[in-house]
Amino acid sequence: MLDVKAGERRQDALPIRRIRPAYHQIAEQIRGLILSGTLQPGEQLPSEEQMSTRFGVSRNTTREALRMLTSQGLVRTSRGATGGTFVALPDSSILQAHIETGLGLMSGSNQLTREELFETRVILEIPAARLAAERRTEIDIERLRLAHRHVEAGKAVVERADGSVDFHQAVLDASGNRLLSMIAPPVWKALSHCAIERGGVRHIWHEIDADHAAILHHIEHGHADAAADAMHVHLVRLRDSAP
Amino acid sequence: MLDVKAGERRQDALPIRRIRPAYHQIAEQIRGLILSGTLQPGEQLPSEEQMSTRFGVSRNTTREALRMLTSQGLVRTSRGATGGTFVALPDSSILQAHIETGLGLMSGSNQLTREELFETRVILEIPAARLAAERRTEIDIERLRLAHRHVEAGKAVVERADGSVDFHQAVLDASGNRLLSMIAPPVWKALSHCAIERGGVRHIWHEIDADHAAILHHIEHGHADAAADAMHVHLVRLRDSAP
DNA sequence: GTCTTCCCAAATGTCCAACATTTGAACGCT
DNA sequence: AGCGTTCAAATGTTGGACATTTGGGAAGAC
Repeated sequence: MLDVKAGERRQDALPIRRIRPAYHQIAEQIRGLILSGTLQPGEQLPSEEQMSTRFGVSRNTTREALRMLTSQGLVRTSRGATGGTFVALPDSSILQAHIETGLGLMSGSNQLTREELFETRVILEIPAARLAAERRTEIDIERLRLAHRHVEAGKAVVERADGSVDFHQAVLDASGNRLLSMIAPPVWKALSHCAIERGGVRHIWHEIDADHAAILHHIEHGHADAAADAMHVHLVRLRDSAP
Repeated sequence: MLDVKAGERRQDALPIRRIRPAYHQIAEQIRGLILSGTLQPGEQLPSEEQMSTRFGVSRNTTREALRMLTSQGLVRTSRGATGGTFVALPDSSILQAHIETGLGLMSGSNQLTREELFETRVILEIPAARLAAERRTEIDIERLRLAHRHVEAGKAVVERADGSVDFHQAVLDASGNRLLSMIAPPVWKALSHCAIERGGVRHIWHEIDADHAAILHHIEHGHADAAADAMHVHLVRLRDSAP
């Protein structure tokens, strides 16, 4: 035991870093400049030619670094006379896409169970309903009504599913917490990938509509606790209807 | 106005997709294969030479596609005789890093306020404390005790801050929900970037220790509601102590 | 003067052919 | 069996060249 510890100590003591490819180091440098705010959103980076000269590498290497940054949503490139590489404006959809990918991967490899995903959904959406009841604006109410009617009117399974997503998204947005609005949808997506057999939901359409109506009603009238309870009932129903 | 709308309609109607670079298309294809499970984690992809031949592009273009995938954490490359490109094993730390980057960017550009971040922290950690009280194992308790003692013994600000993170992470892990354990830390990181002035915490060290002790006590004894309440009190104190 | 058209320059996208480097495995030697 | 050497396969890197996309500006028509 002690020998192992000594061995680890020695490795830790040696100040050698794993050699990283040039493109990786360059990407890290630029990434740091963007995250620290040295490079502001919208700002144009030097041309690939100029950057290559500055970093002392070939243009291909620079490009590989830029590809890493583009796929991280940190920069954006465009061609043509006014083209170039620009620091990207922060965009929630990119973050959502990354979360969605990650959750899909982890649930696919059983590092995340359906139960954990659903539990997190409950944890996020019940407070969201409560906050929505406290903060909703007239516009939020209108959007909730629209989404609710759209779900009710839906004939096909996919119509109702899409509408239901709209309704729940409207609740999140009405909560006034944009972070909640961003985190929850990827969890839904991961859950929808989990549940393969989706036929069993049809027979509770009526209950779902009634749940939505109750949630909408309580949010509209500012009944925070009641809205949270109604969302709780609704989510439990959804969970138990799709085993 | 109407002309503009007509113009938009026409653009939407034309079924033309924006031309995307070859490296982008290739990355998307491989990405799809990985997410769909056609390519299993750990599986080796063909060599860059072979892939380039199959896709009908040059090796540079293939490499740019692979750089996008590596930076997304989907593949991993290594050099040498047994080297090559492999489908990466899903890793929560990569997802956490992406979330952390995204939150940092959005809070830096005021698309996410400190209030929203802290509110989300409360929403995540209160149920986590409740679940921890219901599900904690002996190992969880031991870890919580250790972290609590470590915070108490800390002399420097950074010591106590690190220890406190350990304690809260231990609570999350004790909740048994790995998704919660993954989501919360990036929120902390973003918050710590938000709060510049951090000197005002020192004078409530005693209260913080007492809060931790209460949380630990309730989790240990399986008092779910009490644990949730104690966490609530603690988080409110933290929020109000760093304005 | 204004509009249209055409050309051009700057930037990214793509290709090619080579060389450098890394690294495990196979081989041969002791 | 143990150990060093050689080797081959794969990624990393280079330099140059050409293709393609674009907006802007010059030249011309009305």
